[in-house]
Amino acid sequence: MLSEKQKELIERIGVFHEHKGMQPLVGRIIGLLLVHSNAEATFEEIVEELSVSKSAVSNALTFLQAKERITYHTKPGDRKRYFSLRMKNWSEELEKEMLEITKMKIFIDDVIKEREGSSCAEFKKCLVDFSDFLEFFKSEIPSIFKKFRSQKA
Amino acid sequence: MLSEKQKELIERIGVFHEHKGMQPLVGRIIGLLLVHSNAEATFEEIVEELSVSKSAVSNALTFLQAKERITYHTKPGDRKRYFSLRMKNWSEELEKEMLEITKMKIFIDDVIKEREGSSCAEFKKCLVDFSDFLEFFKSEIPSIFKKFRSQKA
DNA sequence: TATTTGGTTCTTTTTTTTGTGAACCAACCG
DNA sequence: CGGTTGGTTCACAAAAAAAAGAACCAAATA
Repeated sequence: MLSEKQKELIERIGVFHEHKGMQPLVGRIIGLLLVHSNAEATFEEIVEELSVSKSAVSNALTFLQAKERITYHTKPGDRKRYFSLRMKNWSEELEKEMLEITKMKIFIDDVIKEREGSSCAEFKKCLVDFSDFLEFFKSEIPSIFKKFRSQKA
Repeated sequence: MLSEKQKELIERIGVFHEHKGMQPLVGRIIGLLLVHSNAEATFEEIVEELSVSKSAVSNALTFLQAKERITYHTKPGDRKRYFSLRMKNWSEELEKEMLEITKMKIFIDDVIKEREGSSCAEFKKCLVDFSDFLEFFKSEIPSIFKKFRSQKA
């Protein structure tokens, strides 16, 4: 069902997602759904194509649904679920990732507060600068998407 | 040496970095260096304040140096190394993180290529759109920093 | 009603990651 | 020299993450 090239690509996609902290199987399922010729796969197919246990797949799919990365639909007279990526979401997904970066600001600000009245002026200036940038970046995120849309049209 | 509040903050910073895929001790060392009143710490101090073994600290510090997240300097007549965060780097660091997001483009493009000639027009459109955005975002990164600098001045 | 299908849950096993501790080494110190 | 200091390395242990497998369940089917 899957060519060597496809399997390799799935593996690469899996590793990429692992690096972002996802568990291995979750990443490879994303890979499979991206590569799969119908852009969707059944529970069974996932078990077979990735040769993992049903329980592992069940857990991974539950996780992916909780994170709203996938959905499934069913076909009349067919009890199987057809899982697919919620691709229309990609911009929300990316926005989340960008926001994730800015989350640092929360503890950076706490560090700044904690260091109030202490020395290390140079260091503290860096921290404030850093925090300012994170705030700036957060506020810029919507504009980035807006700019892309308008530039595209 | 460290207050409860400081320890808690270090722990939070540690967990944040763990979520990004760093190993626990590495994240907590970053936390310690951020919170430490001198903004620097010796090997010994790290061992004591975080109550971990010398070997664990040695490995974590080697890692952090390899990643260019820390440096050390020495003091005349003192063999100890004083480790500190390379804070002036924060913008490079952030830039790397943003670029990391765009790395997805590489395999998204491979997926697009792999799907050439297949159906799922809707899905493929999403992929192309996604890829285009990643390209756009990558090209925008320098402007974001530039805009921040000019807006600050 | 018995059986198959599609999937979940729970317990156990395997694997990986993280950290320990002892031995070691090089530089300096007395 | 012989010992101390500052740190590294390596073999191993503890802990956590990932996956397996069997038992189970609910809906559909025969």
